[in-house]
Amino acid sequence: MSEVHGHLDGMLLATLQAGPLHGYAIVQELRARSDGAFDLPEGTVYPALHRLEHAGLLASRWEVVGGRRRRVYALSSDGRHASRKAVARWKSFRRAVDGVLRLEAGQ
Amino acid sequence: MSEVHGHLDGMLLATLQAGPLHGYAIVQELRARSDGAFDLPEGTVYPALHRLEHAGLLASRWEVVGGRRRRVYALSSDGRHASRKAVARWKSFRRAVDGVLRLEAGQ
DNA sequence: GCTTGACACCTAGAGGTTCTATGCCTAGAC
DNA sequence: GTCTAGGCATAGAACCTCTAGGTGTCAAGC
Repeated sequence: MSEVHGHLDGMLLATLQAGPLHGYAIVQELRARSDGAFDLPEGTVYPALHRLEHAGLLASRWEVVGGRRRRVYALSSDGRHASRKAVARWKSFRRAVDGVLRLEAGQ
Repeated sequence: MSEVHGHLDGMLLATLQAGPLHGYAIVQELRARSDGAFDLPEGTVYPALHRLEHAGLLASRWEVVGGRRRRVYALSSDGRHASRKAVARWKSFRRAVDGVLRLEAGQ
């Protein structure tokens, strides 16, 4: 069963709103921000980043730090817009599920 | 893109916690509880109900009302347990995504 | 009598997303 | 020398949801 349930793209965009990051750092940031809940395999994150870049929401450049190469991703202006929309979409999804489960906002 | 993002099973179980319902009524109840957000096609809901019954979480019986036949679903005791677990899983998922998106509980 | 819309069920298969599994490479510590 | 962490990548399986069709009843309007 999937762990991120179709919200990966939005979370990637939101994570990059704080500034550019390379893939491996994004994985760590997702783990940290989710308090360990999202410990995503690289095979999940890298293809998603490629997809988002291909869609024009991210731009990447190669960087070499300490002999290691990294691909650093940053939001494009379309990506910034998509990020805001993803947050709005999440809020409305959250409200809808909460409604079905008969939950109020704070549990 | 999918609308329910992997939370359909939990929502179906939660909906049936209020009492037995037939498939078509479940679709309407999901729409009502989500304030119109989840207007699910029958091709989504019926197979999911079959899956849950096959997994032993639901039990069904046929009913005829006004010349129309209905299949009425009810939670099994495993289903009640699964329903509680699904709600807990949703809460932790919600908290994790909120964390990644830098949202507090009330937006 | 016919048509339309709501009620009520069903399945096959396409499509998309995410995970598993695997491979390659560097740097630093032991 | 070997291990761990850092860093990237792809192929394919598995799973879920939707699209797109199909069947049939009943009540209301024309």
